[in-house]
Amino acid sequence: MGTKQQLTERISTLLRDSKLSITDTRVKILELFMRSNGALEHSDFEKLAGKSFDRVTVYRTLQTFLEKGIIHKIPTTDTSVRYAVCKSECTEHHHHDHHVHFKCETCGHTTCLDETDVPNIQLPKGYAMHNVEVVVNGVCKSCK
Amino acid sequence: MGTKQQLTERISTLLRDSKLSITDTRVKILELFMRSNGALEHSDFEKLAGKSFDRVTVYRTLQTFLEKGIIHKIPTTDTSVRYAVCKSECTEHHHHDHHVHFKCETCGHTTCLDETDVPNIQLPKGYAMHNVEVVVNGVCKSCK
DNA sequence: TGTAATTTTGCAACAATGTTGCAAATAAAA
DNA sequence: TTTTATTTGCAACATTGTTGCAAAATTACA
Ligand SMILES: [Mn+2]
Ligand SMILES: [Mn+2]
Ligand SMILES: [Zn+2]
Ligand SMILES: [Zn+2]
Repeated sequence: MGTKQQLTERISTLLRDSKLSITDTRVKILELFMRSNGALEHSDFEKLAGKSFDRVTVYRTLQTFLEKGIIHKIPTTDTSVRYAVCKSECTEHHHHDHHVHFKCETCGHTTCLDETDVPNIQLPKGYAMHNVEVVVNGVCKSCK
Repeated sequence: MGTKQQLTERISTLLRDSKLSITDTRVKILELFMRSNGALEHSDFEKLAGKSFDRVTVYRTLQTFLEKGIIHKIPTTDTSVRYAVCKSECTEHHHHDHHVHFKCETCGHTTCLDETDVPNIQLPKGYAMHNVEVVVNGVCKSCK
């Protein structure tokens, strides 16, 4: 698990490696991501962190993390946009998250199934594939 | 293809079968869906149909169609919610669309690949699967 | 370590999207 | 046609996301 000290250190390194300034907001948001063990959406930050930072700053921070390959988006069928930290070596220009996402219909939580690879898809002729998103809906471990 | 007359007849039957009143708004929205051959999002209706009906009515109509199994949602990584008509025998309580969706990165259009089944996914122990959503991003036939 | 250059933040103002209650209009049933 | 039930449009509001700009914080450098 690691101490709070170690987490902070890990986050600073991550930000430095991404050539980003180390700021309170960025550190706090990454802390929330890393503790959460799953996907977060914008409104979660206000709930989890109270009013400790501005809405606009959260939007801009998430945008920055996306561009730097620190987090990735997860498709949803509602209005909310969900994000999770990238585990593999994602970079500014290429994401390498090829895992399945799981959305629990009971608790609402979305999880990255890092060990579950997305399957091969055979497209009809004429379509060029860039990447595949898989979201499984069901009931998670803790909810059944 | 079929004449305009035939389309209208088909739509009336569909609404009657779903036990829904036949109203101008519902007919118009279904026409747009059936002509579009792909997914539509809320803002498309204002573009395609002008101001012929109220925003609120469109929201409520889409909600009704969803509940009746006439249309289904397609997951996205942006804020917009996309819908497409169900081709198979979807009902009020169970959707049977088990096909792959394709989002073209060039033209932005989302297509139902009705012939392309979603593959089997092997989940980790402890997860119960209800349904699987697959969205492929790439370049479509007409764009390359 | 202190100062200048650069980047990030917070606020205000706005735009877009989605929801609810309610009376008027429309469609279905009798 | 008349009655009853459903749907629509409007107003008002809530939530989500965007932009410009000055103040604050961070980084670079002497
Ligand atoms: Mn993930
Ligand atoms: Mn579809
Ligand atoms: Zn759960
Ligand atoms: Zn295309």
